[in-house]
Amino acid sequence: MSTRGNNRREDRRDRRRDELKRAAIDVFYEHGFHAAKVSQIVQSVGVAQGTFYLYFEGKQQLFGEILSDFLELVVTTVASWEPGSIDTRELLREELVRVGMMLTEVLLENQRLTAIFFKEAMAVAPEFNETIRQFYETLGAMITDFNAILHRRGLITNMNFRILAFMTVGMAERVILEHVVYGNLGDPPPREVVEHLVMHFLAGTTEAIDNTQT
Amino acid sequence: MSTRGNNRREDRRDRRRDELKRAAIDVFYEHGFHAAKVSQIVQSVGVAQGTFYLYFEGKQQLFGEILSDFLELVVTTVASWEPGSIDTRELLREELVRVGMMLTEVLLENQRLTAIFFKEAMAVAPEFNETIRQFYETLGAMITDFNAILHRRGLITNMNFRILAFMTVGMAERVILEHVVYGNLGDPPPREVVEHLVMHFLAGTTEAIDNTQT
Amino acid sequence: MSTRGNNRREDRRDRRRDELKRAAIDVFYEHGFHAAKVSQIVQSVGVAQGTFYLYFEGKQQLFGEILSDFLELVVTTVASWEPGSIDTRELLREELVRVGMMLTEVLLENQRLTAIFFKEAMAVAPEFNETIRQFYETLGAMITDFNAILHRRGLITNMNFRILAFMTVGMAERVILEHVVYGNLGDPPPREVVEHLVMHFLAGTTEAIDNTQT
Amino acid sequence: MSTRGNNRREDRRDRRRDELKRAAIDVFYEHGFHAAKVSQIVQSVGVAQGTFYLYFEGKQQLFGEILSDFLELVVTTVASWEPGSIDTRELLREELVRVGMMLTEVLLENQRLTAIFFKEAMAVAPEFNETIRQFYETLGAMITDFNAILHRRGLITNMNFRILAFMTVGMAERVILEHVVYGNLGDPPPREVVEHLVMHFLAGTTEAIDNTQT
DNA sequence: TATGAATGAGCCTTCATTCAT
DNA sequence: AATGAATGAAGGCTCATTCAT
Repeated sequence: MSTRGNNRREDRRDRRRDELKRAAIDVFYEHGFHAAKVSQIVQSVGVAQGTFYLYFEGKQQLFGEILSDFLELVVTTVASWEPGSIDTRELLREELVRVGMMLTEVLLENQRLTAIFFKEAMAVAPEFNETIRQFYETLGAMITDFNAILHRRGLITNMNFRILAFMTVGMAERVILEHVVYGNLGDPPPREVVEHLVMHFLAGTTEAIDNTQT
Repeated sequence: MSTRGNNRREDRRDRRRDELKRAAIDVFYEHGFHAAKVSQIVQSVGVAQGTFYLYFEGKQQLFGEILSDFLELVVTTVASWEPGSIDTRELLREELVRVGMMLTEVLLENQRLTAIFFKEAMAVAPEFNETIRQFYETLGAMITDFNAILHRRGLITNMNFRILAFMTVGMAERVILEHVVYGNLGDPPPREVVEHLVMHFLAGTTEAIDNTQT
Repeated sequence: MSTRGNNRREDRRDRRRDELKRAAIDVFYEHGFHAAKVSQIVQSVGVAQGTFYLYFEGKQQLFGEILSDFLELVVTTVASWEPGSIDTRELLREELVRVGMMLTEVLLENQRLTAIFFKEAMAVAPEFNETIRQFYETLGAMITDFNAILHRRGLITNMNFRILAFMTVGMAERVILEHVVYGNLGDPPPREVVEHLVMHFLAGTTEAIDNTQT
Repeated sequence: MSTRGNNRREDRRDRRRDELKRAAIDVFYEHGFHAAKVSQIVQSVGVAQGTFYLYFEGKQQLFGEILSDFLELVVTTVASWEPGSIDTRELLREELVRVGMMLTEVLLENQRLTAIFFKEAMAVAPEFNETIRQFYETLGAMITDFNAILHRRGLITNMNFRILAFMTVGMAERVILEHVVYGNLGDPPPREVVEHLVMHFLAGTTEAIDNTQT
């Protein structure tokens, strides 16, 4: 059946594409986007220079794709969070840890991708800056909304939820960078790291802090 | 007097150097390091291409200098903090706000520099990655120590101080990025932003949190 | 019958060849030889890239064939002229108009081919220059001979018949280019254009001109 | 005086530019635009590859400049014609010969330029096609107007002056091509060639032809 | 016959850096 | 100290052609 043949061909095509993309991630990771050469990528896969351009429009377009892959990874994971039925701080804590662990695991599995995102993405080309800004904006807005919901349910205290959102984002990303990308936090199991983050988030949002403010 | 003559000459030299460096910051800020051209820098100062090399070894070396300037700015400011006499949480809070405000002001005054640091620095060349890693390591270690001291004084609860340190760093830098670089936090006065950060830090480190954990 | 089968196969083969050649003419016409891509040609026929090379040795060889087709077209048409029985200027005029009309019609029917010849042919490859030079040389020599014959019959006056031949060629080809290729001569019917050409040729070759010269 | 220094520098700059342009003409002439390599051009001048780009934006822009040079050469020469005081056919003849000789001389002096124009110009890039079409349109319109004027003065008979104009252009350019570019007209002195052209033009435009038309 | 993925040579162009003046 | 013309290495990308299936 020709369909089968086509499927086979498609499969082969996809496999080659992935191979090249993975090689590119390695090269970008090792040398950075600007120092990365297409010749290095194809060489490490063992195909000719021209083959690269059968699968990607060019070096920059490929980077864009890699970036998108990463962002989708993160968004998909984070969006799996559902504040729906959460109505106690204990449930909230559990849920935050669950999502935090998922994210940590996903990023650990894609360590190079994560590193490229944090180190290179803003410095490749203006158009990607825009993409990334939008990503952070979306993330920030999403978390801001979550915070507002949690507040309405009496789970967190009142504060500037947008600032809170970006504090949370920053907290998480620096810890991710040090832990996932550089392995620079000693060797606590990931769960301990995530629990610290969640604890800190929760503690920083209890009513108790109102006393401190006065 | 020859000394005076030399001084004059030195002054002129320094002034030109600064002029070029400032122009470079603008160009790096606008186009990013890799897209920035030496020709743009010299053009905006109005000197010839060759003149650039009388003052700097090259584009990358200049970037290194700019990076150092920024790091020194931050280190100097942060290092002005002295946990010495702090013995109550209220004093701690005040002191943290003071330092936070200083840092915020310094970075606001050097907004372009700050932007370049966060967006470009990791993607220029491997050697700068090293510099920056060391900077973060130093910063992390310093804050870890501070945290330990504060704990010993009964001002904060027991936890993994290193994770706490990087959480704090991340919290601060993301908020700085959004606030100082992108003006993306609405327009709360800087003080409000800083106070939120400090509040959150303090709340996240009180004994009270132990209850939540149980 | 195997003969029949072979014929069928031959037919199919020829049909496909022609299809490709026609597509090539369109692409050469639209983009010019150098900007024309083999991929565009095969795509417009709906066959695979490799198929192209089953029918032609390559892009340049195909161009050569197209060029030959055009030259043959012209030569065949022009060669249909027979000064044989012409013995009055009126007959000469009629015959010239007849041939001119035939040529005009043939070129109008092959407008793209004509355009490609005039615009591209000399700039494809040195070997084609040679072909074209020979074509013009043949054409020039032929017309020179015709002129000599006409002169011997007292139909045209004495002059440098070779210069006259190329004047005639040039007159015709520029008018063809403007009329056939660019439609740039307003919309006189082709016959008017041809009659102008013939008139001019004849007038420029009567004895009468001797008076003017004096 | 700095002015002098600048002049010197300008001179040197212009000289180098011309050197490169002349080399380019040779290379374009010899290999055609598409086969011509920038490396060949710079090599023949003895400068580095990059130097080329100090003087020209690129290979194609340079071609555009060469083309403009040629067109200007022709236009300037042709435009030197002034039908102003011409009121007899003899004067007309003399004036046409004069302009024809000027053009011939100019083109002979720029033989390679002329060859490039006729062989390559239409096949380099679409934008140049436009330029050239406009050139011919201008030329055609100019000559059409001249013809109308000459007719009003009773110097030439009535006919389609636009067709006549393009016939004249074609006559001239083919003869130029054969004579100037290929030296293919035997070795009559240029004057003889020009006089043939003029004679033919004049004869083809006398009242006498009206008889032929009837 | 047909396919289309793979090839790989080759060229234009950029731009940091140098150096003679 | 300043100039700016010259350098030349380096790499992304194209596309006609091949060949295993």
